Amino acid sequence: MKENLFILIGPTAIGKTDLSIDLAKKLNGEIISADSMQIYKYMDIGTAKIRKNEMDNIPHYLIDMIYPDEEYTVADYQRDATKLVTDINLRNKLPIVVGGTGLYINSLVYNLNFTKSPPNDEYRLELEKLADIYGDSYLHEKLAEVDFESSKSISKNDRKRIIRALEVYEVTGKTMSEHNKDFRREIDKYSLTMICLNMDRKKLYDRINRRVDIMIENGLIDEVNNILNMGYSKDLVSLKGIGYKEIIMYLEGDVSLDTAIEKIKQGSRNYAKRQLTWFRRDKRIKWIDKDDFGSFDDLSNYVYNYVNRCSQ
RNA sequence: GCCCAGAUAGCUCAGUCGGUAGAGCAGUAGACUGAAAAUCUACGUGUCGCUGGUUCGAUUCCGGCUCUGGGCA
Repeated sequence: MKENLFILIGPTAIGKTDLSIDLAKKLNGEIISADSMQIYKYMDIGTAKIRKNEMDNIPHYLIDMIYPDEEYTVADYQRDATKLVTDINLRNKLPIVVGGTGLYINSLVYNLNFTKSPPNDEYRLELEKLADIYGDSYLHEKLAEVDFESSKSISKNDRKRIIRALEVYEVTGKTMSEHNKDFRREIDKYSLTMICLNMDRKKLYDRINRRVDIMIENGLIDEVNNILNMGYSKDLVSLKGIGYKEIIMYLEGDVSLDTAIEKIKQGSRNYAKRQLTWFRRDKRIKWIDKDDFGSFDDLSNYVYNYVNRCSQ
């Protein structure tokens, strides 16, 4: 008997949260977040995190997991979310994964095995230094020597991926292209239903712009200020998130508030587009255009029926 | 009213010593292994403000006009 898993994804600001609560009630479900920024405590407004009183007693997991200066990787996510899916199934409830972080979703629906190739910070730092001195193309040539296959598919400007590929070889003794033979296989341990929400691009961008204005009204600036006052460094990965880095620039006097707000809107729009590119790749996903539905209830009922049909 | 500077892609601007033009951003598409809200790749036709003149040929040079800055009154 396969475990049930329902995944609801979509670009930022499309309205995943509202729908997920409604569906969780109808489907007797519990919600697992798939959002790389909502895992941080204190970062609430800027990540559009659901509030306790909006949860309607639906259990939520993988939100507010760690402090802004703690590390949390895909591998951690895969481990935690996989375990939750099993637990929820054992309680005869439906796990509903909701979020927009494509890599996190992939860690659940593909056979990605991270355990054999942990990161090596020292080696990374060493490679960073080499890249600073000799340029990214030097690292790329180095990669071509040990793993020609990967060097062909990774751009010579994509330092991050070049370093990761070299690291995999250094740590495991196997090239990344060898590892990749096991990767990207669709997982078959779940009875899986995946739905991606979408809508007219212009309308989506309007929604994003409006939501950023609301974040400001709701006190995003105070939120960022408070986090900095707690002593967290502005250089943390968490505070490089959209909405945070721009407000920090404003607080430091580098840009006007209007400029900061425009940058947040711009960054969010670009992000939404990248998310859609990511999701389009997985052919198992059922796409649902919100514009096709007259009301929220119509949409919710449609998705509810679709999920039920799939899990027959 | 006078003087000066500008008017070129959706935006900011570069450029053409006269042969109808190109960057960044935006936009669109794509990639994706322990940072992923990250990182990276590809895609550039637009009455070169309007109108006369010179010229084989003007977005480019000259004149006029319109508009926008800035200065002087």
